[in-house]
Amino acid sequence: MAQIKDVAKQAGVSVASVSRVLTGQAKVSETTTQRVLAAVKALDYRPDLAARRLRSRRTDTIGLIVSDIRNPFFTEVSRAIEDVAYQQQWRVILCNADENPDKEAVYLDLMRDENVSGVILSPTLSRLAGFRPADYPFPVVLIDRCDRDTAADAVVLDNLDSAYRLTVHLIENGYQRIGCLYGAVSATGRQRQEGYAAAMNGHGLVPQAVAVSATVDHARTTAGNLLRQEPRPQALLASSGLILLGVTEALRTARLRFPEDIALAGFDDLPWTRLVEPGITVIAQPTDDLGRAAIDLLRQRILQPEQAVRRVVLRGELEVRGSSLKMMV
Amino acid sequence: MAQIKDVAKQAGVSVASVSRVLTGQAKVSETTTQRVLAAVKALDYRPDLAARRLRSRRTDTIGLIVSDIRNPFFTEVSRAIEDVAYQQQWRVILCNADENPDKEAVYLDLMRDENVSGVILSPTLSRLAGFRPADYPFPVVLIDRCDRDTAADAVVLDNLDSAYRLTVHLIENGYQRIGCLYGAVSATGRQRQEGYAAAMNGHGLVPQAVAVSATVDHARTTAGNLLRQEPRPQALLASSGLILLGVTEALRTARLRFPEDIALAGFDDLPWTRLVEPGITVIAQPTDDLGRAAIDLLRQRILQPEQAVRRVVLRGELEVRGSSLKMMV
DNA sequence: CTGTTAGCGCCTTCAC
DNA sequence: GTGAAGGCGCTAACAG
Repeated sequence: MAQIKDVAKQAGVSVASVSRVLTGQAKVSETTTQRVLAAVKALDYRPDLAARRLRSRRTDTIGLIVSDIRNPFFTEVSRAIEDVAYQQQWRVILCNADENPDKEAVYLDLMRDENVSGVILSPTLSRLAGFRPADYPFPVVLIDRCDRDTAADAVVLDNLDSAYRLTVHLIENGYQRIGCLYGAVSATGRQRQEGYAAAMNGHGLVPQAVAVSATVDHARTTAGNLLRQEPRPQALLASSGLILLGVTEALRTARLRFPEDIALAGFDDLPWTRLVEPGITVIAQPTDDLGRAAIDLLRQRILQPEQAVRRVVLRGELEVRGSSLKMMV
Repeated sequence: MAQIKDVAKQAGVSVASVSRVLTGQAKVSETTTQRVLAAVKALDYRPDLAARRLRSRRTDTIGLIVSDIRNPFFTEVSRAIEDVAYQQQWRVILCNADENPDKEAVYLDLMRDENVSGVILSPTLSRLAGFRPADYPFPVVLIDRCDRDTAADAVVLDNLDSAYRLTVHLIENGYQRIGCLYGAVSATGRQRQEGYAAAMNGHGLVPQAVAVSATVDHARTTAGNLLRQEPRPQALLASSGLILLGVTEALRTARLRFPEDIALAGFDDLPWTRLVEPGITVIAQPTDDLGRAAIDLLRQRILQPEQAVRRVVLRGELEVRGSSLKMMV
C-alpha cells in the first residue's frame, strides 16, 4: 500500500505538498499539482482515512438515526439523505433506534465516539422533551419530529395543517362521526391528532381520537375494537402509513368496504394505498425534499455553528382517492 | 476531552495497562482493572476511535451495499444485519447502489478507503459475472444474488426451487397459460425464471417469460401489454415484490379481478399482499435469517480468511392466499 | 502482570 | 509556494 511519502518521492516533492494538493487546503503551483496527481495515479495512492482523521480531527461523517427503518417513510428519507451526503463526500452511519429511547441513547453515544461532523435525528418522544442542541457534542438536525417550542434546527411536515385539511376533506364529503387513530409515541402523531381535533371542533363535531403505539399490530386490534362500537364511526383517519395499514387490515377482517361502509384516510402515499380498491385518500409527504433540506441545514450549521436556529416546514399534499368519496345519504 | 494518559495518571498505572483493560487483549490483574475502570468512569473517558484505528489497523466496521434500499426486502435484510452488527460492536456503513454498477463500484472503492473489516454485498449482474473474492482487499459475503458457480461466501434463497414450487402450485390449481415477469437485472430474477420454466416444461406447458427492469413502473406497463394479448394468460407470476406490485396495479387498471379473471402469485411476503382482496399467494423470504447468516459468514471469514467458501441456501415458504385459488372450469 | 517506548500515516505549523 | 519536523491519541512490542 503506497503511502504519502512514496507519492512525494515519486513526484519529487515533499510530503507537505502532496498533502496540500490532496486536501486542497493551501495554494500549490500548477506544476507541482500536476506532478503530484500523476504520482498518485501511478501508485494508485489512497490516503489512509484513519490517519487523516486522527491528525485533522475531522471525520466528514454524519450520523443518521431514524426511529424505525421499516417504516417506508424513513426508508425514503434515508435514501435521499444518503444520496446527497455521498455526493458531497460525506460518509453516513445509519442507525435504527426502533422507537426505543435506550437504543437511541446508545447510538447517540456512538456518534460521539465516532466524532461525527453532525447528526440527523428523528427523536423519540422522551428525547424531544426539553431537547437542546447544546447538550450534544455535535450539530444536530431533527427530522419528522419537533415540538412547537423546540429550539433546534428541524425539517418537518406541516402536521397540524395537513391533518386539519385531511379532516375537513372528510367532513366536507358528509362524514361526521370521524374516528382518529394516532401514534402516541411520536410528536408527529400527536400534532396530527391536534389538527384532526381542531377541524372536528371547528365544525361542531366531537373528536374521538385513540392513541396507538405506531405498530401495525396494535393499530389493527385497536381499530378492530373501534369498529365494534355502537354507533360505528362513519370514517377513520390514521396518522401514519403504518397505522393506516393496520386500520385497513382491520376493515378487511371486519368485512367492511370503503367508502360504502366506512370512509378512510391517512398519511403517507405508499404504493399499496392506490392498490387497495378504490384507493385510499392520503397526505403525501415530500420525503426527498425532507432529506435534502435536512442535509442542507446540517451543512450550514457545521459551517456556521452560531447561526440562528432554523426550521423548515414542508407542506403535505392531499391525494384524494376513492376511500373518502362523498357519503351516500 | 480526557485522554488515555489522564486515565493512567488518575488510576496510578501506565497507559499500557489502561489500553489493555479497555481492549481486553491481555491479562490484567483484578485490582488494576478496577482502578482503571473507576478512572475511566470518573473522567468519562472515551477512546479516540481514529487513533485506535490508525494504530491497530482495524476498524471493526463493515460495509453493507444493497442494490435498492427502497425494495422492502433489502430494508428488512439491512435491519437484521445492522441489529446483529451493532450488538457485536461493529459499525455499519450502509450504501445504496440503486442497481447502478457505477455507483456500486464507487462504494466498493469507498469501502477500501475506509479499510473496512468486511463487506456484505448484493451485487449487480455485471459485477457478479466472474466475481472473485480475491479481487477485493477485504472479505466479501454476497447476499440475495449468486450464480451457481460463484466461488464466494453467499446467503441466498433457493430461488429456482421456490419458483418451481410456486409454479407447480398454480398448475395444480388448474392454470395452464401462466405468464412470468422476471427481473432481468439480477441473477435472482433469472434463477426464478428458470424455476418457473422448469416447472412449465416439466408439465408439458409452454413457458412465457418476459424480462422487466425490476421497477414498479416498468412491470406495470409490461404486464399491461401482456394482458392485452389473445388469448390472455390464465395466471401471472412475478419474480419479486416490486414487480408483483406493478403487475397488481396493471390488473387493477385493466379491471381484472383475481382469481376469477386471472390468477396471481409472486415473491416477498409484504404486508400489502394480504391486504389486496382476496390476498396474494407469495413465497415468503426469511429476511431475518438471511441477515443473520450473512453476518455470521462474514465474521467467520474475517477470523479464518483461508477457510473453504461456504454458501447458505434458505428455503422460501409458500404462503397460499386467495389469488391462486383453484381455477373455475 | 506491568511500564516504557516507538511508531501507525497523515496534516500543519513554522521557517524559508 | 515549498520543505522539515512535530505531533494527533492510541496500541503493541519489548523489557522487566
